[in-house]
Amino acid sequence: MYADKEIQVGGYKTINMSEIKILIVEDEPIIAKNISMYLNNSDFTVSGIAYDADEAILQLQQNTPDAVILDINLDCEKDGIDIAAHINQGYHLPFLFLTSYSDKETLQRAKLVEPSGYIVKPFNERTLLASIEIAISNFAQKSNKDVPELKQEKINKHLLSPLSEREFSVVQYIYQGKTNNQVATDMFLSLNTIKVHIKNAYLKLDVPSRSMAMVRLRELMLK
Amino acid sequence: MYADKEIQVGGYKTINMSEIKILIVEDEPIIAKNISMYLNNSDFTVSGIAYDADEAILQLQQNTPDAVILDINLDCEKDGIDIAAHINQGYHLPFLFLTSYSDKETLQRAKLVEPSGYIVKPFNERTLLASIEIAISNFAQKSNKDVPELKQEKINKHLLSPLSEREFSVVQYIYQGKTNNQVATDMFLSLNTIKVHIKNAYLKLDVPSRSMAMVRLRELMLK
DNA sequence: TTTAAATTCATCCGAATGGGTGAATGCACT
DNA sequence: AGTGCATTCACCCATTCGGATGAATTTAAA
Repeated sequence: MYADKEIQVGGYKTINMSEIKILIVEDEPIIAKNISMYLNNSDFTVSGIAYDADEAILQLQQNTPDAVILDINLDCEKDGIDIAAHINQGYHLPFLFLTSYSDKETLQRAKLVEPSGYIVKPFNERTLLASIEIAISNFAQKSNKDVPELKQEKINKHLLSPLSEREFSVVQYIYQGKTNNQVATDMFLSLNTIKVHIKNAYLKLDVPSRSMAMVRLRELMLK
Repeated sequence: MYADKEIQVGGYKTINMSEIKILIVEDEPIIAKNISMYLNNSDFTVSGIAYDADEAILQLQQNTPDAVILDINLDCEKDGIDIAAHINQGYHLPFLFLTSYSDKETLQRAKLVEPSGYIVKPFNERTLLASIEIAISNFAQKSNKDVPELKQEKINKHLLSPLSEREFSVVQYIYQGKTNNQVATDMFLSLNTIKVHIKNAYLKLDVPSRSMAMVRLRELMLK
């Protein structure tokens, strides 16, 4: 999603924030302008300002931003949390609440839509900007985690006997669904060798099969 | 992880915030006390205050909290971001940065450890409290999604030809690492029948093997 | 009622996998 | 020099898996 924006994810891509478009949903024009100014002074582009829910939904559709800043109270039938729910339903975007409301009920409702941030007015500029950056970065990383990477340290921490380098390498291929032959080819090793490593890895992982190994690895990576 | 804390996740559990323990890592005692007061006035418990990285690491180990507030600058060799990395490596906890530093380099480094929040001093109390609540809530929800239960609808949404009921059932067992024989036993069906369903499921999932099916399912559930 | 799809089961075959035994090499540590 | 460990490879065997073909039964829709 952010491929063309070249956001830093993991440290191997260049940053180019100037193309990151933010939609502001805020019914008070003065505050909206204020936020807008902060963003423009930084490396963001304001894709639009919506003063009510309908306008926000239209903007989302016609000029889809990369992130959204939402005021919760909007003086109309739908509020910011409703818009957030709409975003979650039809888009794949991070959003932050920037609002005066921090009462228990509102917060409770807000939690359900999983906002990337919640800033209570009066806010400070640097918190706003840092929060947006973090939100976008986390969101991008989350999207990239579709194929969660195995970490040797993390796996070994939970094993009685740790996987050796080779065993871990082989296990990574297995986690990607490769066959023994593919692993052998990719690692420039004999099929027999692969089988030995796999057998030993199963011992250490305490599993009887490839499938159970995949399940075990899934679990270990989440502990 | 939060089972006994009964945090609201999705609206089906009761709230009991008083047991949620927060670790504060902050080298300035006055600010630490200040944060501590805010938390205590709210529904949180301060599990400890660490004034440096070593103390933080010890606290994490001996009195593991449910969330951590981290100042980045700590006047010692390791800073808050290092502690965050340590948390990510060995624990499964949300943390927020609450710091004076918001320069580009610091923010860049902070992004890499995926903080649940980033608040720049001077901060406002309600933003702090709301941010922690949101962080913990999101983290709990995320944990629930990390072991994604297979949902037939979700899988089928991404397939040209949808899995039938039986095929989906079989696929669930496969995702759990079961062998064909185990599936047959569990479903009170012939091994031959299981094989037919699996073969057809592979066709629809467009994969050539059990392992690739597991990978595919992992991916589909995160889309 | 005919058609289509889903579900059930069988037999046969080749490929992939799991496991056992044995052995050679290199490397670090004592 | 000897010990242990990781790594490499070979051969053999039993089980599991993937796939092809064929067929009976049930269910849902046209």
